[in-house]
Amino acid sequence: MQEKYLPSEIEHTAQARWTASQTYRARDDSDRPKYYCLSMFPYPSGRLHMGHVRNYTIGDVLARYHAMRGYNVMQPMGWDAFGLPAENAAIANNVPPAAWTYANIDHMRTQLQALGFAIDWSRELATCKPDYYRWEQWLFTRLFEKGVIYKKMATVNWDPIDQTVLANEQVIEGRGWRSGALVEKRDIPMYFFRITQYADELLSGLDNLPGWPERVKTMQANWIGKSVGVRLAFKIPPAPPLSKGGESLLWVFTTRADTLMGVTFVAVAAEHPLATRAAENNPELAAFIAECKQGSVAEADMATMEKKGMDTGLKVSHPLTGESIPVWVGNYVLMSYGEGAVMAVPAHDERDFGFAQKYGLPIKQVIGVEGETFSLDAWQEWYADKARGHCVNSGKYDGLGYEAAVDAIAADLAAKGLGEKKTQFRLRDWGISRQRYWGCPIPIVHCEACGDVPVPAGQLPVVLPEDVVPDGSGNPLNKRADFVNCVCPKCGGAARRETDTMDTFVESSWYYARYACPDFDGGMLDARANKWLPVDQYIGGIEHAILHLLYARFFHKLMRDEGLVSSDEPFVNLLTQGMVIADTYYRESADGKKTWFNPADVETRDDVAVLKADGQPVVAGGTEKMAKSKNNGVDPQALIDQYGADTARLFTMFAAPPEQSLEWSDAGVEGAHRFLKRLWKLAFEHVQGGTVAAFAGGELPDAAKTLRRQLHQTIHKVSDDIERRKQFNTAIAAVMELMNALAKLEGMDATTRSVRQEVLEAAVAMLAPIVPHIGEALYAELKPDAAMAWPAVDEAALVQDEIELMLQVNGKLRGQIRVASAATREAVEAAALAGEVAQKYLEGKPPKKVVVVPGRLVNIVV
RNA sequence: GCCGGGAUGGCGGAAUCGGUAGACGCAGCGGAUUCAAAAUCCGCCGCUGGUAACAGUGUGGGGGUUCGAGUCCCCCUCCCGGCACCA
Repeated sequence: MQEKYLPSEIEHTAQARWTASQTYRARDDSDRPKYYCLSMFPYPSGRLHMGHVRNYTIGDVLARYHAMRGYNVMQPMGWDAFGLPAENAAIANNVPPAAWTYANIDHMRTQLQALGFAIDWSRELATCKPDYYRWEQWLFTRLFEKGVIYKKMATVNWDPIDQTVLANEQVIEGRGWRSGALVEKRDIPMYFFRITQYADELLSGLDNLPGWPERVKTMQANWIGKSVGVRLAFKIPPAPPLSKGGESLLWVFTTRADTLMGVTFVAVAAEHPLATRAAENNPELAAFIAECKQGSVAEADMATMEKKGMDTGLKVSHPLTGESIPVWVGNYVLMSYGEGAVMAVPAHDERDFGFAQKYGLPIKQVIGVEGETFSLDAWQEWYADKARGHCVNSGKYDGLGYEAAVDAIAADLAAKGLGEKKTQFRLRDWGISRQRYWGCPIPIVHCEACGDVPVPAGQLPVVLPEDVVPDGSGNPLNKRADFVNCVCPKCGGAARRETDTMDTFVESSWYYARYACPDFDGGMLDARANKWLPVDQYIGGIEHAILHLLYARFFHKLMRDEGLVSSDEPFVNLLTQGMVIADTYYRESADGKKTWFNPADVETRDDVAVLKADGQPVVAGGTEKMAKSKNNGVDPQALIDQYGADTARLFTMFAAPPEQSLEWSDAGVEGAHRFLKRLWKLAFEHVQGGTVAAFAGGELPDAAKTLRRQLHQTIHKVSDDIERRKQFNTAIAAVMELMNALAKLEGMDATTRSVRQEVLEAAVAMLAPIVPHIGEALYAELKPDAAMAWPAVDEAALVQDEIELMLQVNGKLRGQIRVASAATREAVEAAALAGEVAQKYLEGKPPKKVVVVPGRLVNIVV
């Protein structure tokens, strides 16, 4: 055995052996129980970052642990290969996104392999390959024909200078990131998945996911946002027909129909037909509407901007009282939400209250709470209190509580044909059209005669040309005659191919299923999908808690309803790893553009952060998720090069529990490496004396017996930490403690050496899922030619004759007592009261109360 | 703004079911080894007072429940994630 721990040598040897013997190939035909362990696939951005290392190490620990436990494990890997960054790189470097993406995949695959993950590489897939997206297009056409996909207008960010649609990320403080132009809202036709049709099932299905974190389920439930309210209409007085269908009704939705008698105005979106009509003869209003159309469509921007409005001069009549109500245009009302109009009750809605105060609109109290006095001066929380409030100033509804009032008002509205109760979801249909090149083409042909025609299955895939270099001004596919010009599949006439591509969330919504049968060319999925699905353990960043995970759950149900899978949910257990975060640093140029610097290139001199290259100060931008956009990613490659993959893996697992965010710091890596060297040395010294059979029973000296007890406690703890708690930092700490204790065990007699053998074998096996290379190398030295199995707990080794209990007086720690581990509650109490400490505090008086917590403590209340 | 999460020594973190706060590691300090250094090994290490035994105090801030609160409840502050076209 080598005396020195040489990571690169043992890592290369181990990896070569795994590749040669296809150790991690998942067997489709095995009769062992399956364990499908999946980590969210990476976007091939160029290089691995620490978040990847963390994510894939967590998955690998669980995969390897279950393999040691006898499961038939599948751990696949692939590439979420379409996306915006490839286009940005293309613009910057004049390379086609395809070439850039494939080069990144090759590099990152090499990096993943150097980390020694137990991945079945035979199942690798990339979403930008036609043999993958072909089936996505096929499903699209199926769903289009079923009406699950439909087309409607939707609002996007429009850059008037670059003449292109912008992603929310590309809008910086209301301006286009490249042009600096004020962004405008523009309505364009898009395809939508009718996800709202599945809203109820997506909500109720959360109850069948005990293996998901509560916080994720709560976030999804709130996102879906089921609420029961009332849809009601205000009458638009006779005039040219205005609203949809010429009904002359202005519809709104409210969850607070009980406040209907307090409506003092109605607010509509800038794009609403009523607003458009009112602006025809009102240049001031037209200017305001134009102003409302500026700015991004992001909800966070909408919610935080200053609420502005303008009177249209139009009036509608209240559905119950007939009272004349003014119509305003509000910049906070979105056309694409609900009806594009809201009723305003300033007295009982905080946003309406502020708006009414600002514009001097009437505020009419219609809800009261016992003992509270309404005042127009300032908003108070109770104004909106559904639980305590009851109707006032509301005529026949006075005195009714929330539910009774809503019921009564809904019934009266229904009688007039002006409203009904309605279940509403916050969730909106999923718009998937992207006016971008590097994505999966939407398989639709536009024919003058036949309309939108889905591409027939036999003509799929619609292949995306890979030799395109975008220039930042619109979708380059529009300029490709060979792509655009086509023949209508229905009538054979000349037609135009859709050039929009799909949201990349579509690819990542079903890849987990395709891993079961990546080579199947007869359809989207084959029977192997039901062998492997659902995924037993899914691991990924908490930032995906809502969108990706909700879309994947939705897709699973779509595939189920197509007969492709038989389960209802895709992921049985979910682990959401926390962010890897790091400091950010930037400099701002005169035109307000920020340049971000990597923390590795920044140092602190006299408490000032400066760039190493020029010694000039940089601005600290706070600690944020490692991201390309902030250039604060730490490159794990340097870590691997210097210390080896095992150290990188050990450190990321040891530094923080998986679900918490991990603040990066270079310190600490050294400690992880030191531990591996120490482990190697302990094994080396033992092996030098000749290997022996592990302890198999018999009498032991006290020190060895204590160590054996600690060993079996550790096996119990580590198994529980990995399998149930999924908290690896404490598992590692427990093995470190065990190794510290082992180093202190003296004696070279055969019995002691057999205990040492037992401890080393078990410790190496327990660490192997985390540090597989050194694990394999050491196990081969300790127990040549033996297969490594997960160690079993010897219950007999855990038995203790005497235990120590904490002694408290009035809840404060005052000492300890030793009692037989079998001692009864009475015996423990007696022993505690007899002790010196108790006598001192009791001063001869009897105790008020004695609390005995078995195995833990005794508390004497005096 | 809304939804979700977090805050514990100089630092990362531990305390799993309300029961010894600070495991394990980093940094630091002292010692051994060495010609010297690196590496390694041993020891100390929340704060205040005390030579010490020990006492007091301490888990972002304020209040509460309890024999006992880092953990439960109420209020607040700050930080992080998401907000539908970043992935």
